[in-house]
Amino acid sequence: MGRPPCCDKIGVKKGPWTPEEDITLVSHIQEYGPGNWRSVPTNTGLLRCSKSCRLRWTNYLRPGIKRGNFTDDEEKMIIHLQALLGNRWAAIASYLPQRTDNDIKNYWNTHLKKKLKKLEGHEEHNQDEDSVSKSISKGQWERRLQADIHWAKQALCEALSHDKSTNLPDSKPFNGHFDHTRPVQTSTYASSAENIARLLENWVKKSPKSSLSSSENSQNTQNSFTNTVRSRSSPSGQTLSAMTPEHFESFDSLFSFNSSNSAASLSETNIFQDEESKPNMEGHVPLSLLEKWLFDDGAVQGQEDLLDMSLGETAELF
DNA sequence: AAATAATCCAACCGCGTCCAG
DNA sequence: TCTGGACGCGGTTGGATTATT
Repeated sequence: MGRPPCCDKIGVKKGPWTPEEDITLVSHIQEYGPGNWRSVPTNTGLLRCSKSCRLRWTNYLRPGIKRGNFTDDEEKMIIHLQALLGNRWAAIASYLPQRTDNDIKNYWNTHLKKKLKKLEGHEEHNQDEDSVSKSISKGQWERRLQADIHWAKQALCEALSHDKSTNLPDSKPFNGHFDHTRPVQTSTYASSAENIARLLENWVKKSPKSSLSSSENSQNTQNSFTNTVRSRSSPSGQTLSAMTPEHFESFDSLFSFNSSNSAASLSETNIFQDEESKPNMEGHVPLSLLEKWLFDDGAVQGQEDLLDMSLGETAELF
């Protein structure tokens, strides 16, 4: 008995997502939260399979995603983690909370592989005592990183078992890696709106009829997006007639936040905060550095600290 | 300016794992 | 313990874009 397809292949749309579909999906998730993907296409009327919806959300629309422009530190971290963990992109992504596994995988395949190949080729010519000492220090940082990871896991396990009633969303026992599909950092719907705004911006830019000036402030731009979306059909020829007033309402609300201060938009209490955002830390034991790194919005600083601790020795590679 | 090659990356596919019943 | 549904993961594809000839 074969495995049934995840969705009925007939009438299922494939290929790039349109802004309308994104808005529909985000509106639905805003209301019901992420998860139960099976029901998403039925409930939203999207002609997409559940997998496609989940993927779109995790890799593109999810709040808190940083795209493109990998920093040197991130690059180093990916390289080291890849050496340590292999092609376990989800595990690697769990140490870079703002990046998706897909993004990291793509970046590895398109940039880092080549870069490393070059470096290896270069180093083959310069194999001397120096390379011996480098390999030693590489072993050291690997051990340190492993120790760090082990320590972080332990700390998190303890934190989780210490107070099961303190409302970590989904207080499952720690299973060895951090679930990046449930971002632990503070997330807001606004961040998701930023993703959509960005997406719409690209969409509008691509449109020959667009007359948006780049000097317009973001609020105006956002309003323009709203109006643009409202007033015309998409490039794919689809109209927005299928969009309900509720969609537009939530779409409007997407842009009503102050994008320069997403922290302030926390007041915009919503489903994400219940489902997948940073847990209420009141009453928790003080967080250690790594726990902070794992939980905090300010993950970047933590990453830098960790990098300082673990990866410093190999910085000269770059 | 046109043709071709190279590169990028969003999305798909199929398999593995988890978990409720 | 078994089974099947749902979800997650890693590999791969293919269309779009950019660079080169």
